[in-house]
This record gives sequence, structure tokens and C-alpha cells, in this order.
Amino acid sequence: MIDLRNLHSEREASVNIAEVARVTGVSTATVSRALSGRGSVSPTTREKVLTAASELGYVVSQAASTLASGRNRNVGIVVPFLEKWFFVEVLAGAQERLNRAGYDVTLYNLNLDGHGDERREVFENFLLRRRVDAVIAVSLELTDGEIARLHALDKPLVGVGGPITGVRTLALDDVRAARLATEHLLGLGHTRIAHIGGDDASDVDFHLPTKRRQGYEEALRAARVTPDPALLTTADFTLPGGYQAAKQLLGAPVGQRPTAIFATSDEMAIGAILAARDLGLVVPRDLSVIGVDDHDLASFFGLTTIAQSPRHQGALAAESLLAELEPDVHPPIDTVLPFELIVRDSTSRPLVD
Amino acid sequence: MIDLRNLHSEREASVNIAEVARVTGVSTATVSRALSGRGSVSPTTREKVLTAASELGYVVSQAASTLASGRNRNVGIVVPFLEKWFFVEVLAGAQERLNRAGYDVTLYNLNLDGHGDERREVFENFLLRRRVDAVIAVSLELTDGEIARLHALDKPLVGVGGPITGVRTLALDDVRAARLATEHLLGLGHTRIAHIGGDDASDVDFHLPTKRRQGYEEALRAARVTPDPALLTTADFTLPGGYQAAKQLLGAPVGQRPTAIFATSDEMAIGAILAARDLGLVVPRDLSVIGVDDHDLASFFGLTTIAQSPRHQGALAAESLLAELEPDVHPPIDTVLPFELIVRDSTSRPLVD
DNA sequence: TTGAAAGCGCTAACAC
DNA sequence: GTGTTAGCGCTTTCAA
Repeated sequence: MIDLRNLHSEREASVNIAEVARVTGVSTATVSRALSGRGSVSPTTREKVLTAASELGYVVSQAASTLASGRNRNVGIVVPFLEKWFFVEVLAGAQERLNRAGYDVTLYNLNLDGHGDERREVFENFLLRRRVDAVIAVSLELTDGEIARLHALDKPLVGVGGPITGVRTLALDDVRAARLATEHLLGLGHTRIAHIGGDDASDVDFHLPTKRRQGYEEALRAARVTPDPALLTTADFTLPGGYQAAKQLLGAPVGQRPTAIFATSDEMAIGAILAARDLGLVVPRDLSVIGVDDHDLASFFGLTTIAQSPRHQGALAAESLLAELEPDVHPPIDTVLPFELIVRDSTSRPLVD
Repeated sequence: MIDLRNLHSEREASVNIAEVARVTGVSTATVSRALSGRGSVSPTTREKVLTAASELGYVVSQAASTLASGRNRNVGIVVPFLEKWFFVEVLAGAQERLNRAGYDVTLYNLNLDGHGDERREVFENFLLRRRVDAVIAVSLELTDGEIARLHALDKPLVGVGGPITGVRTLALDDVRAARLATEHLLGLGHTRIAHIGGDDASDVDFHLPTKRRQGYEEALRAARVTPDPALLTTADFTLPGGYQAAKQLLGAPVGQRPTAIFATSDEMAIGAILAARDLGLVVPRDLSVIGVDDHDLASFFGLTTIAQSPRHQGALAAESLLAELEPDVHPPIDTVLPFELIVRDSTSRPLVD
């Protein structure tokens, strides 16, 4: 096998700091300072270094830099699995902010969805290789052992999507968001309002199902409507799951049948809309439907929903970590996660009362 | 701020190889050999080292190991954006295989979907920090400059989802897959078969739209059916896009209206099914629909489709890279990407001919 | 503002 | 099979 390296005049990949120093006529220490911005360098020297580095195609060796400084410029993002709109959005939001700050993102996928279970492996090996400066845990309930391991690393850790004991977390106020959704329906005049919550298996999401049901019930009681257990169902957060649950609810005889459904995710809400159609019901005339998320497909289906921008949540998590890692980044001022009622075509006054 | 480190008896994160060597009573070289499996160590010594390392909670410092060996145990995966089922599936498949082999995965998102454009940044900075041992490029057409930069790094590179000039690539045989889809419809007796292809903006996907249209036309011609330009539309691979395109096609007067639609992605095919419903057409009685992907939602909508497991494609890409990086991993024997017709409820014989 | 030099923690020749 | 040792390429005191 021919060694291609000697055929190239440009051996960019292996230009090192000494080379830049030699060309510029300064020491490696000065090059390092000029390039990293840490320590003072005269404007002239800095300029010369920058030019030389760029001409030589010099890029710092991350490994050497890390070994010497202890900084990785890399953040680990841990997700329970990837096949969900919410996780991917959070990931994209965090990734974008981190990349912009010059940080790499290493993705750890626990694969809790049946494709495997890399949980132990990730916490006991991968994260401990000190390849990351900080960790973002998305919609995960960590065990005490896992938290201890991360603490031992002495790295900042922030959760998105639910409270981790003793860890700073960004999470929607699920109770209030659910109350808002329910109040929207109540305000339109509905009283037979069904709820499709999350099932037990969705506990990766921190009892989020429980909290949203709680918000739903609070809103009903505040409006002097007694929650009817027959109007409570659960599903797995997916569209087919919502479809099934809705079919069940809508199969009840008229009079007992709900005039509105509040589903705890947009995918389930869309399932409910499709179920209604298949039963010959017209949305919103015969049935109002509201979801939570503002999923990609929500507007296509005309779904009224509570928007919660997970992308923004990811960016916010990144921002707050960067504030700890970079001297010149300030912690985000507003750390309250916004949510917002978006009224589309799937909700209206009930036909009959 | 109190330094917590002294409060912990276990300073796991900072145990180094020298410590393990001291406890075991051997040299650091032997510890390194025992732990990495490179070079020979007596079974007894190995056992002792493993025990000590585990008891001390020793985990190798990736940076030091990389600096000394040149190996990162890390693979970069570059995606055009994340908001697409296909990309996420490929990512998940590759990630799982790589993690299993002890490799980390660093995700580079070019954000070509309007949320930004990190392309230059990624290729000119991130990838050149030599943090990765290899690169997987998903559905990307790389420029010569980009390829050159990666070549200069002297790292294995494999593409998934389309041919990159001069680079090994895993890609579906799009022409044949499209032909199979069209032949299914022809076989059922359809002749007025419309096609919803990908639009120009989808060129991130390597002229995949063109190839699939080609397969469609080949199949028609082979069956002595003249392709009708009026039956050709394009959309953006999304559900709403497919819906719009289908509405357009189905708006034609009976007789000119297609009896079947072949959409180049399942999401568009689902959009077509919904469009048909909204027009009062019954699928498959009045209209047959077939897609490509076997998307998560395909079975819910009863969609007949050409399955192309992107998860498997990701795993295969990972496997072939590992074969180059690890002495004991063999290149995958079968590198032909399988695709398969899955017949569900969205296709049947045409009502009239 | 700049340079010299001591590591950072590990791996891989090489010697035994 | 194991130990010695010279780096890997950078950052960061410390001195000038």
C-alpha cells in the first residue's frame, strides 16, 4: 500500500503548534495564547499567528489540548431513545447552541425502547472516560447511583423534561399547561371532557402523565365539573395509541360520549382526530380535540394545542451549561419554560349541551 | 464555594493508571496492556489488574489514550438535519453498533433545513480537530473541497443514502426499488399510475428523486404504458407536501384521474391517503397508494410500501468502519441493501379500467 | 508581552 | 511476559 501522505504537498492534518510557532517566529506558548484567547498577546503577534495558522491549515489537536488543560469542549447528551419528536427537538436545540459555542456534542442513546438497553454501559463506562465537560439528560429519571457517578466526575449536569433529584432541571409546568388546555375546552362550553393520558410505561417521562391529569382535574373542579373516571384513558404517546384510546371513548352511547378530548401529546390527539373521522364524527362540530406539544404535524391537522418548544428547551439547557463552562457566557435570565395555547380548527363550542 | 472533592472518599474520576499499577504491583505498561488487550499479559496478572482497576473505579482518560495512540474510539456522524425519520433511524442504527464496540458517537448536524447552516463550520473546524477516527455522512452530497479535507485527515469515510464521489457508500438501489413499487401497481391492473417525486430542494438526497422517477418510468415502459407527464408531481417528502400534490392529481376529471399513486416516501404517501379521504375517495377502492420507507406510521395507515430499514443501513455503515478500525471486526459480508415489498391495505385492483 | 520548561496520562518501542 | 522510557501535542506556570 502506497503511503499517500508523501504525495500530498499539504499535510494539513498533521501541522502542529510548533510548526505555527516556527513560521511565525514566536514560541508555542504564544501561539497557544493567541489562538485560545487566554492570556495576553500583542495585536500584531496575534495577527501574525492567526494568519500563519490559517495558511498552514492548523487545527488544534483536541486530545492534546484536553490532556493539558482538562477542558474537552464537548458536551454529552443522554436520551432514553431517539424515536420521538420531543427528544430529537431537544437534541437539535442543544446541539445548535453548543456547536455555535465551539463545542462538540456526543450523543448517548440508552435505547430504552426495546432496541436494547445500554443504560449501564453508558453510565459506567462511556460517561466516565472524561470525554465530556458537562452532561444534558433528556427526559430521564436517574438513579441515585447514576447521579453519584456523575457527581464524582464533578461535571455540570442539567436535566430537560423532568426533575432529577438534586439536579437543576428545565421542565414544563405540566400541571398548569394541562389546566390551560382543559380551561380552553371548558371556556368553549364543554363539560364532558375526556382525557387521554400517558400510560405507566411512559414513566421515563417523570410522572408527566400524572401531573397533566392533575392539571386536567384541577381545571374541571375549578369549573365545578366532577371528573368522570369513565372519561379517563391512557395510551403510549403515539398516534396509534391515541387512535385506540379515542375509539374506546367515542364508542360510548350519545349522552355519555365526550364532546371534547384533551390528549397529553399531539400525536395522540391526532390519533383521536382520525378515530373521530373513522366513526363518522366531524371535528370540531361533534368533537373538540386539544393536544400538547405543537408537533410538526399539528398545523396540518388543524390541531389546537399547547405549544412547548422543546427546541428552545434544549437551547436553554445548553446555555445554562455554557454559563458554567465559559467565562463570558452568562446564565440565561429567563429560565421559566414558556407554553402557549395555539387555537386551530380542532376545537369549537359543543353542538349540544 | 466549598471544594466538594475532599469530602468524598471516592475520587474515582481522578484515579490514574499509575495508581492501578502501584496497587497491582506491576508497571503502567502492563496495566495498559491488560486493559486494552493489546500485547500479551499473563492470565494471572491480567486478572489482578482488572480487579484492581474495577475496585479503584479506574476508567481510562480518553484524551491521554488518544494522544499517545492516535486512536479516538469515536466516530463522527454528519447529518443534513435531524427532523426526518430516515436520518434519525440511520443515526440510531449506527450509534447502537458503535457503542457496542466501545465507540462514542459525536453528532454533527449541518442544519440545512432552515434553522441555520453550520456546514462550513463543521467541515473546516469540528471535523478537523481529529476527535474522530472515522466519519459517516448521511444523505449528503459532499463537495470536492469537503472530501479533500476529510481525505487529508486520512480517516475512513462512508456515506449512507447516496453516492459520494470516490467514497464508499451504502445506498438503496433506488431505480429497482421504484420499479418494484410500480410493478406492484401494474400487476394489480393499474395503468393510470401517478408519481409523487421529490422536489429540487430535496437534492440533499442525491438525486434520489430522479432515480426513483426513472424506476417508475422504466416499469411503465416495460409494461407498455406510456408515462403521462400530467401524472408526475413533486413534493418535499413531507406529509403535508404529499397531501397537496395528491389533491392536485386527484382533482382531475374522472377518466384522467389516476387510479393509483406511487409516492417516493411514506410520509407523502400518507398525505395522499388523507387527501383521497378528504375528496371522498375510498382507498384502495378508488385509489391505490404505495410509498417507500416502511415508516413508523405506515402500518397504522395500512400503507403498502417498499421497506428499506435505514436502521440496518446505519448499522452496516458502522460495521464497515469498525472493520477498518478494529483488527478483530470483519467487514460485513452482505453489503447489498435489502428492500422489500410490504403489502398492506392501501393497494388493490382498480375499480374500473 | 513573551519564552522556557514542566507536565497532562497514556501507549508503544525496545530491552530484558 | 514485563519493565523502562520516550514521546504524543498542547497548556500553563514561572521568570524574564
